[in-house]
Amino acid sequence: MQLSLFDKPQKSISKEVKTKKLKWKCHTITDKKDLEKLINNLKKSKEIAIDTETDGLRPLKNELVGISFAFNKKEGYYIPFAHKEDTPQLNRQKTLEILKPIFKNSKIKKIFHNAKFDLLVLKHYGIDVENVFFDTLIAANLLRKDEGEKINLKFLSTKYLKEPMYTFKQIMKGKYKDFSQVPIKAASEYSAYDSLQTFKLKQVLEKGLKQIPELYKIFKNLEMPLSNVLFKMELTGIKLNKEKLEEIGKKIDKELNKVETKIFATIENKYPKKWLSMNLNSPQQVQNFLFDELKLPVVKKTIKGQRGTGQEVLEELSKIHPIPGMILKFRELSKLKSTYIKSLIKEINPKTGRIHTSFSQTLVATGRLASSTPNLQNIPATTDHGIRSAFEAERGNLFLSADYSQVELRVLAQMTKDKNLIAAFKDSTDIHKKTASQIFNVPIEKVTKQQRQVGKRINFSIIYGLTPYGLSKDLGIKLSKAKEYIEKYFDTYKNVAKWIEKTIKEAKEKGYTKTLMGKRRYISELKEKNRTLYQAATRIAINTPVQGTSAEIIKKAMIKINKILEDKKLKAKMILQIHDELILELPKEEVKKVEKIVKEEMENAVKWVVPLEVAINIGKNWEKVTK
DNA sequence: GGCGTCACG
DNA sequence: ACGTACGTGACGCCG
Repeated sequence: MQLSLFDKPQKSISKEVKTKKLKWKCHTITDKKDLEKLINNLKKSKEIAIDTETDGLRPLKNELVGISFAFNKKEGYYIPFAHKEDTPQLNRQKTLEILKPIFKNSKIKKIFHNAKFDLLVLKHYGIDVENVFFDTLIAANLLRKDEGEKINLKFLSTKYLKEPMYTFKQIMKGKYKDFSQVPIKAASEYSAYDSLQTFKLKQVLEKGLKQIPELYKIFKNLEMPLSNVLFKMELTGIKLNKEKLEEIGKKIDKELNKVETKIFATIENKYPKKWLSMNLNSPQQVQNFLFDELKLPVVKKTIKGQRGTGQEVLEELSKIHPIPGMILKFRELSKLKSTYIKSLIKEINPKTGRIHTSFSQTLVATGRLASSTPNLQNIPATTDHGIRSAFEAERGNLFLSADYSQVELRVLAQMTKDKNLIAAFKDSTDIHKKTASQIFNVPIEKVTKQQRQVGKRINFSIIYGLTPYGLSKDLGIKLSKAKEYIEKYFDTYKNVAKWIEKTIKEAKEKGYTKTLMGKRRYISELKEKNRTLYQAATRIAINTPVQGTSAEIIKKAMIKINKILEDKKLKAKMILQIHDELILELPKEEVKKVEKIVKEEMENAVKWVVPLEVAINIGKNWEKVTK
């Protein structure tokens, strides 16, 4: 080992620390000898907790400032690398290289709180971690009984260990810009304690999970393996053609100018001058103009009692006045520009030239994934401006998209065991047509397009826990008609009605509703006296098993597909998941092989009486694979 | 930081 | 009489 590891020779520091309620030993490693001792201890350990400290929350963009370890319940170790403080620190890259055998050693079990983040940070420096076997964030999420409850490390330490921790904010004291500015002493006590508490939390959370075997299974066989798949997806990212997106942006700008000019030209001729300075992006100002100046009728109030100017309202008002329609167009373009042009361009990673979203496994109450920074699960699907066409496969590659067809309705069929619903999917009857045929009392061959459309809306609304009022509004029909349709629906699919009743009853008794695999969602509002709140709770009790089970199915498929691609050493990579759809990027030559694998694994992710169907699309960009 | 709005499944 | 569809994330405005 080289002395050049250090800027200057310097003794490491170890000291007793009292962090709020707890006494523990905090070590700061700044010299070679102590690093070696630490490595020896890590090497002997069965399990170690690891936590990285960075100068920001973007693991592939920000830098590693330090790293901490814990391998028993009484000590924590911090290795500072890049603190601004002018005292000696170990060299980051060299130290990581020395630690490599620890990270790579699959006999040592690694514990993290939000492993995916730390793994990306380490990968950024070329470090792979083997045997990531416990993520306290994922475990805590599965055990969570109250959605409102936080599951960050600080909160978990207080809740499960009764040991409060200093928050990141407290450490930053409002004066440090990022973690690298925090003095090493304070940083050590903060970071080493994070690892220590993560180490201890694992024991508690593991016990908790094992008490509910189905939850433990989800943790071990679904969520932990999935975390690794998501890590790879985030790492891979997706290419965005900046020039192409800028071109689209220019077109949008032109259109935006046109609409704006048109709106103000209309105003100029007829209304007071003061409206010429109106900001069309201000709901407040638009509201004043529409309802005070134009005296248009108030269609809908917002939650806060304001006069609403949302899409629905403006569409209604556009029937009686030209301006609301123009504002709608302005909004559409303005949204595209701010959210999907400007921001996406900013998100291109300078180091990889690609967009790296972040998937959260613990945010959505039903078990779905969430995508953020940027959200790639809500990129406009309409081909009007072709935002999706700017997401391209690399030269020589293609995109492959694989969508489950009507997965939630199939889940409903499986869960309810409804004969009619199952039969429809087994004979691959057009399910929306079938529903329409029953509701309108016409033979299936005679169902019109409009009737099928109604059938489709009804099928979907069942999954949301429909109400006559909601359906009547959605379809623009009388309440009595909506009631009639719903009655007919439940008359046709009798077991669906029974299942809904049973599911609500069980949820009330147990306090939670659950997916097929057994992930729970607690719904305290089922005890509500307030009818609106109670009814909202029953809809959640119905929707969650369906949405959540669908999420489990695609997660299972993702794990399997990833495994096969790895085993077969294929270059194809999963890059996105959009709830019922997977997108892969792959060399042209692999299309045939991978298409077969993906379809096979998605369709057979579960062994059900209800068949699952997957549609595959191939193309050079994301738009080309969007149906 | 809350609110209104709107993009997706 | 009342009035909401289920699940999200991000933007601009406004205070």
